[in-house]
Amino acid sequence: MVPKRAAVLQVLQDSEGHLQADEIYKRVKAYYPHMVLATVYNNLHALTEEGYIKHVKTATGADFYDKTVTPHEHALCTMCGKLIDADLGDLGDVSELLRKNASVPVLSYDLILHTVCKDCNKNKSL
Amino acid sequence: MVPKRAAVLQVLQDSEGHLQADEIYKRVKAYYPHMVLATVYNNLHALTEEGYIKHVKTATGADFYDKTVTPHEHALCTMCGKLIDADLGDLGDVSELLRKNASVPVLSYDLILHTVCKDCNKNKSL
DNA sequence: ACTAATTTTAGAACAATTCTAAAAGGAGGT
DNA sequence: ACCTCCTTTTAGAATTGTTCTAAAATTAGT
Repeated sequence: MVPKRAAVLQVLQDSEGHLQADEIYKRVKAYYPHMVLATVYNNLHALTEEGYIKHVKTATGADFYDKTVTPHEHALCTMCGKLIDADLGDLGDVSELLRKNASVPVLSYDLILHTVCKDCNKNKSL
Repeated sequence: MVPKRAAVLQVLQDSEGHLQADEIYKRVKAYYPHMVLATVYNNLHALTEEGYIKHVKTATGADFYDKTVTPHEHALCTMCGKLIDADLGDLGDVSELLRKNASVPVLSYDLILHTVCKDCNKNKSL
């Protein structure tokens, strides 16, 4: 793996888990101060292709990159905009659930919950 | 209701059900040839606020406006890009289902299935 | 008709991502 | 070391759908 690609991956893996391209860009500059945003995008695409990370698109246009590639759901905090992992517990394999019940063939799906994260909930009263 | 707003609503109600802003713009020009795209957006926002129509955002950036405001799910055809209604049958009220099972409080959710619509499926072999 | 609020227009601005073409870098073979 | 090929990086422009702005026009209420 080429060093700048490794740095992009490293930044994401050292993070809380979900970052947007511009945040990755900011952080990766600690290692490569002259790196350009397009390079971050190039590498995010490459890493996604290669299966190292996952690209999570949201309807608000904020795209995140996820260090966890195993299937799981996400929630977007309506207050701070952070993307967090969400577990659907007893619902099990959502993909299978949708495939079995939908009136159309389901190739894949995009699901994003909207929530208020713990931190924002705590600070609500402030 | 002001006439241009009514025309925007009419175009959507006379349609297949889900249109993007630029398509509404094209069609509404039959009634008001000088109307400007910003006016279409203004009215789509107003009509959404007033509850006449529903704004459906997708992760691909293609935003649709839906003439049906009662809750239901959607699927995006990966071949032609059309948005179609999807029924989840036995799953019942998805909103309730998610609220009950999710590890985080669910204010709302965005769900879009990816499918191949009937027309595209038919034409696949061509 | 008068006034205030809303709507429309034209066109600029925006923001995140993608594209382009050229330069740089790296790996393998000789 | 040197070529050659392929990949990566850069800088900056382009794209795209949507939103913003300020001025003009329209509408509604009194």
